Amino acid sequence: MRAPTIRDVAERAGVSKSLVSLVLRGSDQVRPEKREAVLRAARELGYRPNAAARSLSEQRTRTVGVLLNDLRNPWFVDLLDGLNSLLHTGGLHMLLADARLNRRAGQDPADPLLDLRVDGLVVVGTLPDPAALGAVAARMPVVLAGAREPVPPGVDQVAGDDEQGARLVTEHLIGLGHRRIAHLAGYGAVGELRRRSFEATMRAHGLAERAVVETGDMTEEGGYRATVRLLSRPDRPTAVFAVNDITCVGALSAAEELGLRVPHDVSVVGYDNTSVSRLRHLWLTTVDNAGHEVGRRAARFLLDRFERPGGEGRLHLAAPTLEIRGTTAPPA
Amino acid sequence: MRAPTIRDVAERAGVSKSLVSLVLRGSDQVRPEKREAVLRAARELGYRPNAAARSLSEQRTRTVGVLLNDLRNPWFVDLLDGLNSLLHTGGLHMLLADARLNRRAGQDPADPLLDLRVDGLVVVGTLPDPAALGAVAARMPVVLAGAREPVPPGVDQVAGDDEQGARLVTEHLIGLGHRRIAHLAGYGAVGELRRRSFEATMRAHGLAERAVVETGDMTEEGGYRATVRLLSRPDRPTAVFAVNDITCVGALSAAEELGLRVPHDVSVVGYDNTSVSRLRHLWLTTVDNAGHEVGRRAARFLLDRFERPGGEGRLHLAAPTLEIRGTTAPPA
DNA sequence: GACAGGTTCTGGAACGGTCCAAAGAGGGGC
DNA sequence: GCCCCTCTTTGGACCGTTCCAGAACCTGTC
Repeated sequence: MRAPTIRDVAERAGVSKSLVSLVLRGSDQVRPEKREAVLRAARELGYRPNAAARSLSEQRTRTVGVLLNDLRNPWFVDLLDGLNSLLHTGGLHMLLADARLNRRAGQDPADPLLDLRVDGLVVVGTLPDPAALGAVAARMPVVLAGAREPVPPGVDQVAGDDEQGARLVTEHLIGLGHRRIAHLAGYGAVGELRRRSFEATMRAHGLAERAVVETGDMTEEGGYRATVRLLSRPDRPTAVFAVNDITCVGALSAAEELGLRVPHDVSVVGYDNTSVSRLRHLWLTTVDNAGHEVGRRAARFLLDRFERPGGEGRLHLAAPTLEIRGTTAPPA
Repeated sequence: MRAPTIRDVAERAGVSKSLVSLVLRGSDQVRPEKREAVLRAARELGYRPNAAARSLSEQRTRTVGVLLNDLRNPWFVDLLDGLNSLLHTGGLHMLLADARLNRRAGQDPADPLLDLRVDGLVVVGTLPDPAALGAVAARMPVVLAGAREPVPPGVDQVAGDDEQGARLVTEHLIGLGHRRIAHLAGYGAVGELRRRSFEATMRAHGLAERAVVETGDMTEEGGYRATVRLLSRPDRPTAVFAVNDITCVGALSAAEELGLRVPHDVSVVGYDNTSVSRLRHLWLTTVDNAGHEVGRRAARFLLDRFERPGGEGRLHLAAPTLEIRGTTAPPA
């Protein structure tokens, strides 16, 4: 019971395999009755083209690899969604690989993707080995999505605009009347950008010396500890802007434990609009990173490069939006 | 700058392509110095075998498709982790497809995987079209992981033991001294199993008529509303066992809003041990579904079937464990 | 009826591997 | 020196497509 091949279809339809190939690829140089016969035969046999054979012959796989660094990171999903929607209309498949899973198994996480000869690569989140990426980029289009890092030449980059996001948050808090505002900073390029923008915005409003920055490790625990320190100060801030939602949840716990009511006594804001922030129990004010738009744009860049290879690496920053929920209010 | 082929390696090493193939597939029928020469040539050229060509020739892809129904469902990740670890040692790759993403784009979500001629299929979570699955199962090994549904013949099934999990929770609560216990039920096969087991355990402890069941929709909102109803009753339960963590978070909000302290006034328990349950702010007592073990077992089943095709579909239930955290205590 | 020019169709050579039958090399026994 | 046997190595068929050059078939013109 082998799967039917293009030859089986040809035989059944009484034509050559070349004609079948022509029909299936939508050529208009075929007489309608032959086309019908071929399509009917294909349908009756349940024919599915063999992707391996096609890839071998066409020298491309119509598949792009997506390298995630951790499937647990929930905001990737929106990005994948956007990515997929556009790739699909381009007739391309997505092949997911989790770098964390593969790294544990040894080897470069991109290896399986490269062995399968993907036509392009989307690296989501922090990139693995920058040197290795450069070598890959020389062979195929590569887009870095959802991260801000120095990239090898010729690599496109798409991410949320962290500076704008941090500005939105800070101005929201200032607009509510807060003056003494703290930032729970993170690390990495993203953490840096958010912190800088927070500081710049405070400065722009003449609040430079009311700004406080505590550095955490982007975990709930870190957010908790940093907030305990912050809120125990004599001149405690009336608002806390956390580098991400999870840190913000830590801040929330800390405030609660110190007997402060959110948002009455202290406002807190997260970043990323994760599902956690949408729990009505927490209902965090946060920033939506426009993951879907980031994904779409990454796909766009990739499709562009398939058509016109080469050229400089481009950078696109998607505009984030502020999600005002229940953890921010004017100071008491 | 084409990628080097096996012929390039052969030429550089001064041997035939057959010998290169032999060496690369680890044959021991090769003189050591030739082996060395081949490996050196391959290394120098940066040769990577072309997966498409190999698949075509071998008539197998060394790839198994994993069909998820929603990447957002966090407990899949542990399962994938377990799956991947075992598949990897078998020299197999994992190809992820999100049914939700693909369904939106039209067509059967498994189509892309079938076109790529995966050697086997793991369906994670609720299965798509059961009829279609039967047709697939006739052609390749199929395992359903993490769901309890009637499956076509010859399909293996692996899942957490929901009956045991629900029993663990119920006995934990009874052991703490609770008597009037409510269950926030869900739907589907899993919801059914958990509810039935809750009822059976209550009955086994002579508490049949102290058991209350409210049916929700497995969302936070549903959990919230059902809990408000429950806790407003004159004979309100002292413990609530929710069908999943997210429902449990809704229950937590409801209790808090009604001025009841958890776990002092009311204990609540979730199910799934999701990352949400581990937030120290919530710190839910819950059930760990042994996702990693489920994944490993699914891989085991698949590998078995590659070696010995055919035979009855098997069922394996992984033993869940109770994660006792901060939301359960003896009744006041 | 031959011919030109267009439209349809076909055979066969890729693509890059695997695998098998058979050739070649080397060694031992007579 | 020849034969036989084992261990290595090789050529070539094959996997299922695409694609190109050219064959076959029309249709209309002179």
